[in-house]
Amino acid sequence: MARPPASVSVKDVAAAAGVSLGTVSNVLNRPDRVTASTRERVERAMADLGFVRNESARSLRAGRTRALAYVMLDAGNPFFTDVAQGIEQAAEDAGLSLFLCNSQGRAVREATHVDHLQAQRVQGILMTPVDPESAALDAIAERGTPLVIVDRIRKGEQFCSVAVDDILGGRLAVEHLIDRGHQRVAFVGGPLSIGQVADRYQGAQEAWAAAGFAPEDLTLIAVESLTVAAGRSAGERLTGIPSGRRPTAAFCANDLVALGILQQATTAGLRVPEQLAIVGYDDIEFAAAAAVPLTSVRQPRQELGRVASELVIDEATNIHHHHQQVVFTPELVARASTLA
Amino acid sequence: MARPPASVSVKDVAAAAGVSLGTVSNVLNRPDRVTASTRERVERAMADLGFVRNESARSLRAGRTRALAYVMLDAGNPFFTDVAQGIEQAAEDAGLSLFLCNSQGRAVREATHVDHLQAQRVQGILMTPVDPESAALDAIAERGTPLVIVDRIRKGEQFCSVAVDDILGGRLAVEHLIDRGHQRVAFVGGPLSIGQVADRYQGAQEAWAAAGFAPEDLTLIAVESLTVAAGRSAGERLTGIPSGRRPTAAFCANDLVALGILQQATTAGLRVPEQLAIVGYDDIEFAAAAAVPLTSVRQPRQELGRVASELVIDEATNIHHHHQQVVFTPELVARASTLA
DNA sequence: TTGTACGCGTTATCAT
DNA sequence: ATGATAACGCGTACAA
Repeated sequence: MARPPASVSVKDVAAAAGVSLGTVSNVLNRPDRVTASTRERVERAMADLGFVRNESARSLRAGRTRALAYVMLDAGNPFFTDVAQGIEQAAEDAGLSLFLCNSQGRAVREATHVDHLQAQRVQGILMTPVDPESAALDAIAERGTPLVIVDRIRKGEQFCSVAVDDILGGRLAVEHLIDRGHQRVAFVGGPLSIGQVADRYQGAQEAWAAAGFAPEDLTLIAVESLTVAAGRSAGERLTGIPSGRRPTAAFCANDLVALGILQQATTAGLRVPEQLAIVGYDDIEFAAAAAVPLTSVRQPRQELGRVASELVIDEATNIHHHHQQVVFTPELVARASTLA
Repeated sequence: MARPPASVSVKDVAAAAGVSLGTVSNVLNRPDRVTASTRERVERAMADLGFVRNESARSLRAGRTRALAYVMLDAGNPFFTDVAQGIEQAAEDAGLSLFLCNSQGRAVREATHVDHLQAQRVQGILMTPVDPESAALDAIAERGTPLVIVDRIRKGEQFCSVAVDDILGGRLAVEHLIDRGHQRVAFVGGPLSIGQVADRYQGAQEAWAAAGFAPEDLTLIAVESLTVAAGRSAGERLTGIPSGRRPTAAFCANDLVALGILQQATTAGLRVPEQLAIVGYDDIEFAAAAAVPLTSVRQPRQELGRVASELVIDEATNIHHHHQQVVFTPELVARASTLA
């Protein structure tokens, strides 16, 4: 008992205001049931004593907290912080607190966070999972905690999910490059085990085939992770190709990779977009801010978060809730990195 | 009562295991006081029933939660997410949950978050405040919640704080530029009402004067905020200066501004660093990833977070705690944007 | 309109 | 070693 912060309770307020405990509670929860004069007196007392409601007690009584949680995959990726912002806004609008957690792409951290959140009895969990197919997700839902998958797809319909049509996104990117006259294109991304990446690649292939080009002219340059460093290394491989055979454009699985490529290309003395056009994915703020502003496929990030929040809240409060898979449409934003 | 998730309590576990409630509690909190056989039986029951401790009840009983909170100034700025990561790590090591909140630079949001956090009875609050001088901060401390200021300085010693020596940082940056032979330098930053910015500017001036240069050759280019967009607009002003009088180097108050300048300079056809050298501040990941890798002043971001956490925890648990102002030393990281 | 009594899940004290 | 019981702060049904 290092420091008893003398936390003042409704009881103290009641005493100070000279009313009963129940009256204080009424002032708090059904202000109409109490006379203006007493209410005023009680409110004075609360202010004087610095009364702060104890959420733990409220939650215990209510059986659930007034909080949501978002377990994000990578707080270092601006895409996810933007999604988080959308969630935060929606939570605030609903009068809910928001726990923000960061799994950092590690399943163990993700699990730890989930454990904490279940112990907290949060109303619902939003999550961009490390592995959308993990059985751990089912375990969460089975324990009764509403769960919404954000920016990932899970086969089946055990959960709500919000995602973006990545096949379409891939198509948009490659169609744009074809429009700009490119006849040799590289897809830079990986690992293909990530659904997003595979989908974007598939969309790219579809557009490529639809335009009647030969499959071998759409090169795959694999990266191990979607980071700037990985992009840089992919850039080395790309710029190492003799200019006669080198793709004239690179479509990257995300903006971080694209920035890495851009940096490496610049270092290698390639002019962007004249000698190498680049398309990214996500349209993070830094995409527009790059030395050569990046053409990118924009996803409605905040919207993603907003809708996801609405879905959890619905699942948490509406008995007739049924799971939905919401799919948003991406949009190509053309900038200097593809416009000569 | 939409959905009673039949939350299983210690009572249920006790019944299922055929022991008393207190025994279950002992298994949870003092496993040594209970026979191996009974313990095993209880643990079985817990697993079978899917028992999850209720944090609300624990906190109510304990009078405080087992959580910390960090109210960050801008989740979109990688600098702060890195600080947050340090905090997160420290919290995890201490077995504490972490509430991550984002004030988005708005005092109202900050206040709302603080209200929630006090209601949650978090053990302590870490915060990069919108306004370090605000009286609201004192109010928090007076209510008994340990508070540590992160990356800001507050006059007086009512709180612990961790920050970085920004005057030194400014000095390092400008000394580096002087070493590289620059004789006309611009300081790009603002508003000067922000302590950091003023300090970095002051350090720059000190180094400049110490080298015997005329004050008027250290131009101030003011920006309204430390964002890429503001940097871009500052870049326009800078590149607009006739080359004879134009500074040959820009020292920017943070990396976002530097990236904006870099982009604008590139667009205007200036070669970096030959025609314009650029130094940023913070050394965010994107600084190294820029088209021309950015020289920057690095702050020990994660360390900042780690130490800040240790300070709150100490304040929350150690009766003999006394406030400290920890100041870290920044470090210049030289990259291509200043190295011809 | 106001006051009283009980229960939420957990933990710690005390008695067995 | 184990079991019974009170208390934490709040919300609410019910009694006055």
